[in-house]
Amino acid sequence: MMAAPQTLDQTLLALADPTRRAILQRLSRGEARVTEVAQPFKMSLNAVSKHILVLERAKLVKRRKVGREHFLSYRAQPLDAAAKWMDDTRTFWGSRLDALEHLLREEDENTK
Amino acid sequence: MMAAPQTLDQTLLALADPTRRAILQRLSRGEARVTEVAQPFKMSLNAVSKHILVLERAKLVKRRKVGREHFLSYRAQPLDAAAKWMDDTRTFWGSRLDALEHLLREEDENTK
DNA sequence: TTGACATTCAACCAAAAGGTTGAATATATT
DNA sequence: AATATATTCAACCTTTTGGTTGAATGTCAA
Repeated sequence: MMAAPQTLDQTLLALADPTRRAILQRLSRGEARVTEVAQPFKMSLNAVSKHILVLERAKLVKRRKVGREHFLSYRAQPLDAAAKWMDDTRTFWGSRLDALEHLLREEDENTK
Repeated sequence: MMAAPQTLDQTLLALADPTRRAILQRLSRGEARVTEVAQPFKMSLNAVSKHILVLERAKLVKRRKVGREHFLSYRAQPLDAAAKWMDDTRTFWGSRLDALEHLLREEDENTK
């Protein structure tokens, strides 16, 4: 099943920010609380909190509340979907170009 | 070699817009002029021209000028790099989770 | 209960994004 | 030379984004 384009939008938009990608990297090493996630950044806790909200809306992050602490974890599904979209687009190209064209393109790509 | 994070930013930002993704889809079927690319959209030619500039800055589109006509073509490299970043992030997870955890996560993912 | 802690909410601000229209530039056509 | 075509540039507007600070909320700990 193909992801709704709106979802893809949200995913890519969420990923198009280095802070948010860094947050995901952090979470890819395991669950963490909001404060822990925010710690390495120079910006305010509030700013990070907002970034987390964006990631949450995009379903890239899931929140589990325990008392006053919110534990955040990485969710793979949207990234999988985005990767699939990319693969599809790229695969299309691969099958469209004939061998010579493809070779020339690589050539060009490498000497840039 | 790893892409500069700035480049990844540009790539993902460029992709995080349905109009621009549609433009790329169009170009994945072959070269086209600016006017041709703009034709299906409801927005003004100028708006599309701006989108193309964004794609060009992200090196997702290359421009070849012939007289007054500008021929646009799709470039695969940045998408490749973005896909690689995603794969890397995802692969990390894949190798980190043990089989049971992984299974439970999938389970959870599917019943949401 | 008083106070510290974890987190969000709300209001605000500057900068960027995405669109518009109108003018400019360069090339083709007659 | 005059006009039409292809495209960008420039100015403008509105909405969104990414950040700030200060207050509110809810929970733990003394």
